Formats: sequence, structure tokens, C-alpha cells
Amino acid sequence: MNKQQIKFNEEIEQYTKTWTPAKVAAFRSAFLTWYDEEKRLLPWRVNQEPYSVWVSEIMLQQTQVATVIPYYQRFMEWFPTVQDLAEAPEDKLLKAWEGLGYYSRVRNMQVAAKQVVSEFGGQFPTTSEGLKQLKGIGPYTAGAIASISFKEPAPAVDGNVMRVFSRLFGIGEDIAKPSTLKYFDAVVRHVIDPIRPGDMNQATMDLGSSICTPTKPKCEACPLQSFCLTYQQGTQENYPVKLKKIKVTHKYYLALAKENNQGQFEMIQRPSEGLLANLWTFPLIEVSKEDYERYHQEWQGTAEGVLASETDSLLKTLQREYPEAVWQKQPVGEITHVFSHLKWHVLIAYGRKNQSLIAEETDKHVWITPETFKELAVPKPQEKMNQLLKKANYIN
DNA sequence: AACACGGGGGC
DNA sequence: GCCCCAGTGTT
Repeated sequence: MNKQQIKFNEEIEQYTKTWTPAKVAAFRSAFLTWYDEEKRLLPWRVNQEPYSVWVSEIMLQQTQVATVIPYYQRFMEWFPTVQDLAEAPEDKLLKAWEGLGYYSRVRNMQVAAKQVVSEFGGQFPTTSEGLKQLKGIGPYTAGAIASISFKEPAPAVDGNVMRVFSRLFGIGEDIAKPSTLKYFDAVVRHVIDPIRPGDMNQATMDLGSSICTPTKPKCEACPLQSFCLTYQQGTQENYPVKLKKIKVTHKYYLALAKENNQGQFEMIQRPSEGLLANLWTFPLIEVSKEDYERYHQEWQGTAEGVLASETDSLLKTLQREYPEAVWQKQPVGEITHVFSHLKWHVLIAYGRKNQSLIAEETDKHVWITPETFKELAVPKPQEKMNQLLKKANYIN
């Protein structure tokens, strides 16, 4: 067992350590009693055939219960068995799904139906592992069918289940990350009823849709109140944790490290509002991603067949746009910096001027020696650039 | 790991 | 009218 596995096991134990066998038994009893009393009588709950469970689960992945019911009933009339589905003409198949969306799912269902007929003799595989071999059946659907139809104590973890269990156990992992699934899988395995695993999975789904709702959970009506860690802490509304995935925007710059004959570098103060307001950096020239990548390739010496007449080299650009300095042919280097919502890619170009031109100075524009950089407020990317210049012996 | 799939519901 | 939703497949 490697370190990561040990760490994982310890984390799971933190969640389950107060769940003694007696508590687990009481939990199962309370939950299943509630389910027996409250369970909704849905058309796909009249039997536990894998075919009916499968059809309903696929439909329910994309649509709410009330909408699914008529679709489900018509689907079962048109395709009563897996053989009927396997042999169905495509237009009838699509007609049956019309309005549900995600049409590839019904096509995958037919592929799976054909697999069942030809590879499994018309019978569904009876384990979650076997079920996962069927097209369109992933861990969730496999767990649902295996537990309901074959009484395998397999978790069926969907968004509802993550919500319920994150609150019950105070699981603060980010449910937006696919890797978080394993925490819920482990915790569900710890408490799932070995005699009625399917009912426990369905009870969890029902609880998630009727009581343990995303906002304003009806904890006063919850059969699991006394088992719920976050209810006791009053923190249930903070769960599940779902980090908004912020899209990172990439920005590409050339930084101009211009040194004059006094050993001074040009520094520019950023605008008083927005990102890094009022901080000082080398002059930054935003370039397109394409130009940046080309400059970067030239620098790394991997550009092939690039004709000077078609594209502009970094050196030519610098000489044309900033003729007051003598530019070094190659960039000093590259730094990147990740902000909360964007990533800077900066190539540092070094150029030397033969005059001092102090007259150019304004209050937002100074020439200073590296020794006095620290008198200016400088952001992290500029610090990285300074480090790079030091390392390459441009400054001390 | 990121994106596509396609409707419905919530704001 | 825009954003998010929830699994599975694909790249």
C-alpha cells in the first residue's frame, strides 16, 4: 500500500470512526423504515428487472421524474424486452426519445441491448463490473442496476447521493472534481445495507430529491437527523462543497527590460484601477497567442520553415517598434504567473540604450537601477523577472 | 483533464 | 435570456 492509499484510508476513517456497528445498524433501520413508508410508487419500481431499472435510470440521468414517467411507459410498450430494443428500427428508437435530448444515449442503449443479446445470451450481466462493459453504463448506472436487481452492495453515486452523504458525514471534498467520487464510494460502502442495497440506494435518491434538497433542506422532516453530522453542527447548508471552476484566461506579453548607459531600467506604473493597481513592472506589450508561440519557438530554436517575409521575428518586431534600444537577439527567458482567473505568459526581451534620457521620466515612468527596485511596489511576476535577470547575470 | 451532449428549470 | 444541471463517451 502506498502513501496515497494510506492517506486515503485515514481520511475515510475520520469520516466513519464514530460509525460503530450499532450505529450503522440503527442508521440502516431508520433509513429503510422511512423508505418503506415514503417511497414513491413509480412505474419502474413495480419490478426489479434489470431492463426496467436500466431504462429508467438512463432517462432519469437527464430528465426529472415527472417528465420521465410518460416516456418510460411508452418506451416499455414499444420495446418490452431487451430483444425488442436490440431489433428496433432507428427511426422508432429516436421517436421514442424525441424531446428527451442526449440522443446518443438511446443509440448507446441499443448498442448495449445488442451486446446483451449476442454476448450475454439475452441476460444482463449480474454484477456491476459486468454491467459496466455495456455501452452507456458507467459506475453510477452499473451500481444502480446491480444493487436493485441483483442485491449487490454496490454504491450508485450521483449528485443527489453526494449531497446527502456530504451532509451526513461532513465530507468537504470538492464534488466538482471527478476524483472526489472515491470518498463517497468508500463511505457508502461502509453503511450500505447488505440485505437491501438497492432500497438503500433508492432511499438515498428519494431523500436527496424530497428532503435533503440543494437549498433549504427540510431537516426537521428528515429521518436521518440524529445521524447527520452537519445538521448537528448547523452547517448542512455549507455542503456539498462545489468549487466554481473558474475558467483561466491566458494572456501573452513581451516584457521589455531596457537598460540605459547608467545601468538603469525602465519601469512603468500600472493604472490605478484593476489588476495589480499602481504596482510597477517593466513595460509589458501584449501579443497574440500565435505571435507569442512563434517567438517562443524561435527562441527555443524549433521553428522550422518560417519565412522572414511571412512572419516577423521577435528581434525584427522589437527593432521596428522600439528602435531606441539595441535588442538582444534572444529573450532572456520566460516566466509564467497564475492569478485566480488568468495566467500570464511573459517573454523577457533585453535591450540596451546608449543614452540615459532622464528627461523621459514622468510620475508613471521611471528609470532606476536594480538596487532600487525594492523601493517600488512590485508584483510577483516582476519579481520572477528580476530573479531571471539576476540568474542570467544581467543584473547583480 | 476538458469537452460534448440537449433539453428544462431557476434566476 | 443566460447559466447551470449530471452522467457517459471521446479525445
